[in-house]
This record gives sequence, structure tokens and C-alpha cells, in this order.
Amino acid sequence: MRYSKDHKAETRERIVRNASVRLRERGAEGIGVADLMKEAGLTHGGFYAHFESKDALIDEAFAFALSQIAARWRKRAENAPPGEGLEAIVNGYLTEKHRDDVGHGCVLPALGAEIARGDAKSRRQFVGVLDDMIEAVAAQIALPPKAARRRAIAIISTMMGSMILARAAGSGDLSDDILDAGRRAALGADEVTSSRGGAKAR
Amino acid sequence: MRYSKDHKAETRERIVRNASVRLRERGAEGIGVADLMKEAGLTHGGFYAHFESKDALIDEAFAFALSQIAARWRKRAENAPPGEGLEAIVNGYLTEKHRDDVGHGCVLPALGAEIARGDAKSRRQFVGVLDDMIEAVAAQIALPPKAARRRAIAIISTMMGSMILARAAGSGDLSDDILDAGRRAALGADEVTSSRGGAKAR
DNA sequence: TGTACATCAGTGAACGCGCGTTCACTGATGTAC
DNA sequence: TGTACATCAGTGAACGCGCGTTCACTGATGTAC
Repeated sequence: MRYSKDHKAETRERIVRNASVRLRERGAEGIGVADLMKEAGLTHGGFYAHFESKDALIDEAFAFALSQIAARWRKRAENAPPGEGLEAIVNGYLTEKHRDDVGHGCVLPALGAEIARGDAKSRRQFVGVLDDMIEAVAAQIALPPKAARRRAIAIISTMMGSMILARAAGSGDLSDDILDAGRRAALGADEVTSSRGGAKAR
Repeated sequence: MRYSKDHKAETRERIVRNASVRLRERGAEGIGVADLMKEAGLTHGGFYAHFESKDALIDEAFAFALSQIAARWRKRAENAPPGEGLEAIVNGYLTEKHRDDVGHGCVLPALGAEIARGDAKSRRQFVGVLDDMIEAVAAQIALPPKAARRRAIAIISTMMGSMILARAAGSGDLSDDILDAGRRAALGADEVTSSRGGAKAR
């Protein structure tokens, strides 16, 4: 059969998008060429008409997932009432829905360790996006630039860590508590007592 | 050859300890039976005299790595001057040394996503240890129990997130900044301004 | 307007490599006599 | 004290499965005439 002019490009994009979901869900070692093609309604043989190798697809799928994060955060901040951009980002991120839908969520909690193990190219891509994320969050914080940046980094760390812990903890009470504690800490809603001044006895 | 009475047990432990390092460094899919045995000075055939399967070894190696965390934290807190237990835990965790030595470090940043994908048994083990970690940190915080627990969870999330980000960012300035911001946030050393009161313009 | 040909996205059988797993064998040493 | 035997941790060749990759082929449709 022969197809409309951009049929092939559409197929290719369908494969990439689906791969980026599966990549987040199962990691690079957890997905197979044959399965991905089947999910796209094709057979495995056609794969190499679209991609040079499985690794090449993984790279694209990773880049695709990466590209969504900072943009999504900026959009949330822009749609929030003035002065509530940070709340919008944090509360939009640390949700049960996000916790339970790894495939369509943030790449970082899904692939964090794999990124650290990854090749230089993926790392550089990631650092670029991370800078972007830091900027997006810092822009919502009413502090001098240096302090805002530092605070933004800490907030992002807290969001990532909370999401990973919440997922590892499953979906019970503990998991909900983790999300809650993360939201409060990221938004500075809690008392923060340095242990100087008296630690509890053990 | 025939060996001293507990020679076999020693060999077995050597394999498990080494596997737990490699597991953290490369993930479960990243290590092979033949390589592990070679590193223990043996050939691959002998593996099944010690373990039922590769998965069984991974489970043990994971449990071994898990068992180290909470204990290490408690020890640090106990060795610290009174009232500085939290500082000891946080500053002992968010170091460049820890960042650069994944294999001997905390399992969580090393395998976070894999734990979330793991089977029920590993998850339950993990939750047990997490409860322990929360308790160890909460014991260092001078707040009422509920607030201390919440704060402890947030601190742990921040530590995990910072470590993962710092590793993914490599080992340059950004990576150092991430560790620094994490330490400050976990210890409550920074101004925390809610964005109400005026976000910076974008 | 109808016919022959070229194109090319997709098919599916087959290949080959890596790796977990099995198994018959080795050889050093403790034990029985 | 010396000799024959049993034990068993470890060896290394071989097996087989999964999976990434290759390749000859298909068949629908656009194009040339």
C-alpha cells in the first residue's frame, strides 16, 4: 500500500510518543522493539525504516519526555492567579494522579537514576532542561535572585524526592503523607525548627 | 579442594556484598552473573551452588543495601554533639563523596524508580526501612510528634531529590549548588518566602 | 480514460549474540581403617 | 603413620531463550504514456 504524504511521519511520531510513555513506566531495559511496534499497530520488521536502532528511539523518546516538563510548569504558573505561581507548580506536581501515572508524568522521578548513569549527551540535554526548570520556579519566588535560585533548587529537589518516595511507598496512607509533607515543605507552610534548641531524647 | 568450615559462607557473603555495590551502580539489568562471579574470583558455573537464581541474589543484595541506611543515620546522630543530630544526618548525606560513590551510598537515589516498579515483597521491605528512617530523623527534631514526622518526611524527600539531581547534573558547579541548596533547605537555614506577597515578574 | 510500471511503508521469517542456567567433571582435604 | 575413599566448592563447556537486527518480499497507489 502507499499512503498519504505524511503518513510515515505520523507513524514515526506515534511510535516515539508511545515509547516515551513506556520508557517512563519501565525504563530503557524494560521495553522491547517488537512490543512497541505492536502497540503502534505494526510489526517489528518495520522499525528500522523509522529508526537507526533501539537506542536511537530511546534517545528521542527521552528527549520528548524531557521537553514536556519545563513547558508544563511555565504554563501552570501563567494560568495561576497573580502571586500563586509557585502554589500552582507544586500543587500541580505533587498529586496522587501524577504519582499513579508514571508514564505521562515527569521524567525525573521515573528515570532519575538512569539519567545519572546515562551518556554525556543525555546528561547535557537534561542539564539544559533542569536550568529551565530552576528558572521557571525561581521566577515565582519573591526573593533576591541568588536566594530565589537556591530556594527554587531546593523546591525542585523536594518535589522529585517526594514523588519518588510516594511511588516507592505504594498508594496507602504513608504515600499520601509523603505527598502532603512535600507540598507543605516546598511551599514553606510548616514550622521549620533547627534542632539546636533541644533535640528530643532518644 | 576442600575448605575451612565456613569458607562457603564467606564466599557467599562476598558475592552478595559486591552485588549490592554493582546493583546500586548499574541497576538490576546492568549486572551479569558471570561478571559478578569473576569479581569474586570465581567462575560463573559455581553461582548456583550459592543462589537459586539471579533474581534471588538481587533480592539479597537489595535487602543488604537497604539494611545499611537507617542504621548509618542513627549512628551519625548518636555520634553528634547533643542537639546536632539532624545536622549530622543531613550533612553526612549530602556530600560530594556520597554523590560520586553510588555503589556504597544510599539505595534510594540509586534505585528509586526501580523500587517503585518492583514486586510487592521488595516494596514492603522498603516501606519498613522508610518508616525507620522517618523515625530516626523525627527523633532529632524538636517539634510535637506529628509535626516532627511531617518535617522528617520532607527532609528525607529533600535529601533524596537533591542527591538524584546532583548526580544527574554531573559534578560541576550546578551539582555542587544542588547539594548546597538541599543541605540548607533540609536544615531550615534559609528564608522561605511564600509567593504571596509578590512574585517576581516574568 | 485506461494500462504498465515504479515506489515504498510495512511484513514476517530468519539470524546471531548475550546471558541465565544446567551438568558432568575435578581435585584438594578430612575421615575411616 | 600411611593408604583408600567420600565429600563438595568450584570449573567450564554447552544449552536455550529473548531480543535486537536484517532482508527478501508484498501490494496498494501515484505517475507516465
